[in-house]
Amino acid sequence: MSKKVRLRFAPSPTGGLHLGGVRTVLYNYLFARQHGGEFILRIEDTDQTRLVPGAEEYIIDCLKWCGLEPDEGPHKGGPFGPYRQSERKALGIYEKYARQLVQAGHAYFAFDTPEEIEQMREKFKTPENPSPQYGHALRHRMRNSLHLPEEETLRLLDAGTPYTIRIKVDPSQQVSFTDMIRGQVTFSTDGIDDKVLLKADGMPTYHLAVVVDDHLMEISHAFRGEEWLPSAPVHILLWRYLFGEDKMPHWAHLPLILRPDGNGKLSKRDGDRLGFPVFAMNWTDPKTGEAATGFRERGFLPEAFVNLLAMLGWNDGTNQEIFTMAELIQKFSMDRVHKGGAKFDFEKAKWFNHEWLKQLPATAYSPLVKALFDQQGIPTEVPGAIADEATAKETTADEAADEAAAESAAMESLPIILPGIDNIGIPILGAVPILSDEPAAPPFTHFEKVLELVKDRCTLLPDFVPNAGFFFQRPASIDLAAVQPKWTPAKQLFFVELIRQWQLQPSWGDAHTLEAGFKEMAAAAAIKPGDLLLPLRIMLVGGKFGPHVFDIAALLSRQETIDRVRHTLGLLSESKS
RNA sequence: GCCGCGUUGGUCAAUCGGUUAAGACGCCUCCCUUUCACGGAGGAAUGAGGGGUUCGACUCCCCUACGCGGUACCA
Repeated sequence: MSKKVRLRFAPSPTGGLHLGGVRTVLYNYLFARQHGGEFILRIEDTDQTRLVPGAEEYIIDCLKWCGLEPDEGPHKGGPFGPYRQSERKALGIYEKYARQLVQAGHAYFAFDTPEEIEQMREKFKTPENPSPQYGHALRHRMRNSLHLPEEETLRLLDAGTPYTIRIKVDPSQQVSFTDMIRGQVTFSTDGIDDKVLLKADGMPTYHLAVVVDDHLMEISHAFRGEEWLPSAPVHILLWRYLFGEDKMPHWAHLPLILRPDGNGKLSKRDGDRLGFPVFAMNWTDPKTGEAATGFRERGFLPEAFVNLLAMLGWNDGTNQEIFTMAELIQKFSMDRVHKGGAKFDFEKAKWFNHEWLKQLPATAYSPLVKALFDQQGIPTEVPGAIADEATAKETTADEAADEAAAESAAMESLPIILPGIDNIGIPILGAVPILSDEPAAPPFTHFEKVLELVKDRCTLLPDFVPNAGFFFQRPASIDLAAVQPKWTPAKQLFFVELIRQWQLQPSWGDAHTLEAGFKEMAAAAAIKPGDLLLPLRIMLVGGKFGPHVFDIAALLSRQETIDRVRHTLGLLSESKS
């Protein structure tokens, strides 16, 4: 009788959490939140043979990463626990209802062994009916309490003969319900078999468990994948016999997520074959040792992952494609969910991440990028910054030092970043709304300023390594071939003079100042700035890529910039002779 | 085989009987940029087929085709 909106996600802990699974969670979650309801995690571990250790924790971790945290669940508890069906079975919950059904004549004991059932299928198989069902047409030929003499049933039961309890489905009836996405769906009971409700090991099958638990947990809406549609009539019958059809939750069967090429449900295999993740997070099967990469490890932001999943089968009717979780909660609606499945497009998925990377301030993901850098052994502090900012006086002394020494000294002298010096270059970052009504964003660290500068050209998190790595580590190789052909003594001289100028100026300027000074000098030397810009870029980053060259120099620090120019100048004169 | 669900460009998709059938991704061209991106402007590309209903169908109905899902003591 509860009017409270309550939804559940009910996975079985058998492996990695699939894209489609996360989307099912998402739609459940959005609907629950939008209606001020609750979202429940229930673990359907009724098949003991398929249990995979660690899978439950993994699922919970995935939900957490996605920001789709349940209000109740095995890890959190709640007033409707336990939330694991194996534990509920131990309480005798399912058996009670199964027996109630037998009492009422809606179910019966079946003593057939799996082998006997197999024989039956073999025996009655015809080209027209390749898989005969255990149902109204055939059950009279089987060993069950419907057709065995009562004393024989009692004897078997008494002797402890293994049995299952099956639902008795009467033929020639119409069963229909209203699906929130598809409208009215009708089935005839003729094609429905007598599904097993309680297995020989005492565990319920999904069919019994889902109905009983949805009732006991007062679930108001049940969203699940389309693959469940064919078993809906069994569930409806169970509701009718057990709790009343009018108490049934509102159902919705979500369209499938299809593989990008050809047709069919997206599987982990497709991901491996086509080179993209299918699971939310890394998953290694403890039995086979088989590993699969997840969206998280591939470098997706959870915001982007959720966003792209939301759009795979739903839209708000406008052209908006980028949604925050708050917007999704506000705007999501089941009547705009599609009926048809959607092919997964990894290119579009990457686009979503790119958009999020660009729109979010680097502070939102800099720890993730830093972890990536740490992993690669790339420092995340700027070489030479302290020496440079401290004073300009020692610059000439440094000239004597050879490259290697200068480099390692610079690295070592920088154990920490001084917060004070980080605010200096901020005007470059036009994208940051420094003046707004919102509480002031914390100032960017030097590392974050670098990320802000390069994020436009990063699609996935690991892209920051090649795009920002050179700020902290000298280029492993210098593309000399790009400058050598047009290299002249005049240019050599220019750069020598440039270094001198830089050393002389009282402080290291921002990008604009540096550019102005550079152009002035170029004019004085009568060289087109364009002929000098590329060489400077190569000197600083090693190749023909990266943000504006003076933005790089400004963030690189004076000392490091000079060292890099000098280093390449050396290489150039070496190879000249 | 049977049952159910589905079908608008290569992909995601808008349209809820009347539009030159939006928009996005990807692709191509150009502009911006003394690199690479970002950004901007264009371009190619779509209603599975056949019948109806209607003054008028992408839209409603039927048939066919195709695809998918199910047809387990798996979920």
